[in-house]
Amino acid sequence: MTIHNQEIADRLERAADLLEIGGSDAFRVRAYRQAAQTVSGLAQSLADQVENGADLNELPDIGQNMAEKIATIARTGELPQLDELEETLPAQLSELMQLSGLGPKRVKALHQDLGIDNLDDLKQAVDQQRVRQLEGFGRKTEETIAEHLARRQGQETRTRLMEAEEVADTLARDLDGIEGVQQLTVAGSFRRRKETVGDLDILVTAEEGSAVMERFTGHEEVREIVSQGETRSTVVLRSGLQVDLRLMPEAAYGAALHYFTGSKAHNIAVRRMGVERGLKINEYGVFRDDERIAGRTEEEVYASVDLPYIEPVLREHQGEIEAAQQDRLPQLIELDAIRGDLHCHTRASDGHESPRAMAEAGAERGYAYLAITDHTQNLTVAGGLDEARLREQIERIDRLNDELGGRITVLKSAEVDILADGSLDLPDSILEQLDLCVCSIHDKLDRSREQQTERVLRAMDNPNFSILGHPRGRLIGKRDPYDLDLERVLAGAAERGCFLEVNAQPKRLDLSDADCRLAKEMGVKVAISTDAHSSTNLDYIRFGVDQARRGWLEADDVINTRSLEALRTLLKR
DNA sequence: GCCGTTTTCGGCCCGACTGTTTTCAGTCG
Repeated sequence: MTIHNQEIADRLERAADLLEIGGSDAFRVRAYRQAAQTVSGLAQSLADQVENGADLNELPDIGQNMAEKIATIARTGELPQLDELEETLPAQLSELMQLSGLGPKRVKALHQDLGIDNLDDLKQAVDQQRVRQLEGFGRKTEETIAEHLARRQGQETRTRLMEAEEVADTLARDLDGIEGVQQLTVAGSFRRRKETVGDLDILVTAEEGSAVMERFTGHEEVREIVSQGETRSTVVLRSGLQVDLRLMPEAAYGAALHYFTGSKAHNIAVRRMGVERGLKINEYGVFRDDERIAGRTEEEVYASVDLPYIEPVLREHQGEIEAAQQDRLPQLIELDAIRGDLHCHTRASDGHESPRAMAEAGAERGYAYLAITDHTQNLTVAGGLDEARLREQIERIDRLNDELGGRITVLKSAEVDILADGSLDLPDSILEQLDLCVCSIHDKLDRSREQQTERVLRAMDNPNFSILGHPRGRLIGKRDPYDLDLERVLAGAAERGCFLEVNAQPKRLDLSDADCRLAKEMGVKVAISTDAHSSTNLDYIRFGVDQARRGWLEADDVINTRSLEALRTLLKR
């Protein structure tokens, strides 16, 4: 059985929790957490790497000891140190740590003094008002625990970026209108454009802050005020999304922006560099002794530790600091580099508009080309095209191109189903008349890793195969990716001259950021496409570009930054 | 547990807010 990276990360995280509850050295605990984060951010299978004798010690902040622990988990699924910990402390104490307001000290007290081993025990103790009797706890703390216990019932805590963006835009507009507000930025993982965000961090500079704070905590969307201070308040919106507002002096804007954009691991690394240079870096600036020497802009903060500016999308402590030091940060792809969209649907299958409407919308966005990729016959629920209907579609697009007079070129294409045996669901005789084929898996998602990988590789053997659509098949927060050996798929794509898609649908974002990085490392270019089902969906492209940027991709790594001629050349296999 | 232009030992990011306290510990980001 192959151990997945996430399973390795989970074990390290659990070990960190139990070590912390047991009162272990805080820096050792941090090392485990940092390792867990690094591991979960990798697209390559660590189990495979370990098998191939890779040196995990080369990963950032993973030393010899941690590398051995990871290798042990990867090989055996077990971590002896974790087993030992679980002999002295119940494993489920780790779950208590997830509860907001409960940290290691309180969990330890709950366990030692009240014999609480798990969430059920805790619920019972809260109901019997036994928690408030503990030293250091009180009525209020017990009530907070009760609330969080009630709320966590089946609730997914992370919000997809697009939904977060709607909320952020509304709040930002309302707060930005207040007199005296100078600058307002939504920072945090939102600014780093993570595919999901846990909360929103809004950073404001203003001459007079109290009006902003009042407007914020009194906003009609607010369900609950978690905390409220002069410079920082936290609320929960009716949607369940938590929002923090921080008020900062103008002169500290850059330092605050850096601080609140995170990631935490990135910040710690930067501050550590500050310490090495005798500097103290916090949200108010960069200080030597008590003198502020920088902080108005983020550039100043980075410059104080001899680094160039690092884009927010890269600040995940996944090697960006080392890259910056060595002057090899990527020139990240920009939205305006996109010359066309290579995946969209029309009324011919499950889209909502005509090919013409989609083409016009593409032209309005300045695109040189747009591929119409309606579903094919295997996907009956979407009204997939059979051979005859695809032939009609081809003729329709030929006529449409004549009518458009070169304002935009509509590419003849289809989103072709990859059948379980790896064959495509329309004959080559029709597929070879298309400009390109986006090929996707839509059924039999539960096949084994070996079967699914073979299925894709066999499909790529077909010379008409151009781009693997939504390669992982995941739906964020709803459906796990199907089991696929992405490294083998990428190697296969590299050999055969195929491409992988970065599907820009906010619910998909598939490839992921880590997958993009792996694709680049393995020399496979991607297409960033929206999978639009209506003309407005074409705007989703920005989510795809953000994901690609998080994956360190440059314009050259993305085929639809090419001119039509250059694209046609790339598509020839 | 990690790491090295001060170091192979001895450091390790830093401040705000809350609740339970009578000056601070715990938690969070």
